[in-house]
Amino acid sequence: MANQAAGGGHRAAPVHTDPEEVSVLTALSAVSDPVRITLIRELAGSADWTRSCGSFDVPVGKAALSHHFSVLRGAGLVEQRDEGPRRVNRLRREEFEERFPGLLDLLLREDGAADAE
Amino acid sequence: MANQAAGGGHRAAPVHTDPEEVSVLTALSAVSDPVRITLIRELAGSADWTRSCGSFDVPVGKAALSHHFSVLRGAGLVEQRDEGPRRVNRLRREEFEERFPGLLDLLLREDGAADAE
DNA sequence: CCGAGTGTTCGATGGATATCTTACAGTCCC
DNA sequence: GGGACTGTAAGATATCCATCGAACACTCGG
Repeated sequence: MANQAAGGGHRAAPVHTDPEEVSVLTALSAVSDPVRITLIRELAGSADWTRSCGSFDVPVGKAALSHHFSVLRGAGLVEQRDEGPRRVNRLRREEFEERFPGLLDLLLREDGAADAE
Repeated sequence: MANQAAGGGHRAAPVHTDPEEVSVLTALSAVSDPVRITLIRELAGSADWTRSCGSFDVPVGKAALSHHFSVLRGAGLVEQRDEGPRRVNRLRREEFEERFPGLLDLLLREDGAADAE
């Protein structure tokens, strides 16, 4: 009875945003973060629905991680589904590609300049 | 005698960064700002070397504007040249496009979702 | 039912950065 | 030379946002 009140608990079904209604600024901001870039890359290297949130190799705690996934959902980049006690992910490749052509490729194709070298 | 010391003065020739040595993260960060997006769009709508820094319609003071141009230079997006008392700009379309294919188009093509509407 | 495992929410903190104000350095024109 | 104009530099402030710690919610297996 009456969930969603105080505290937390993750069974409220993740809120998703369709890439179609995401602004360029939102998309770019979502993608301008080292941790999130890593998440996207690892996600791209795995089959859909095979990676739970905790399975990523990033140097942040659960709370921050949860936040990052929330941002990714809000940008229409990631879809989540509850599977037993864990939340599994899927990169919305095609949908996102259609809304922001080439953007995902940029992130995945990375090769050059490492920032400060 | 001896310029570049304290204070300011803008005749030290702007420092440019080649798009080729810009990291994806730097590029994306540079482009994740409303003011800078506006600058890029206005710049794209004008011929090369026809726009001085002060000629853009953005709601910030000179100092902030100067900062934004510095960021854009650092991302290899804009080239500047001193022309008399003013500093004129040019969007490095092709160079940037080659390093980050599609990114510029994304910014210019903007049509959909306005963020908060 | 209890404990381990997973992930979310809240509140607080810290760091990055966008902004302003003030001061300064050039260029041009009278 | 003096002034108007353009832009940069430096310092202070403000705001945003990534992060953490703790508390909680939910699932699953004994």
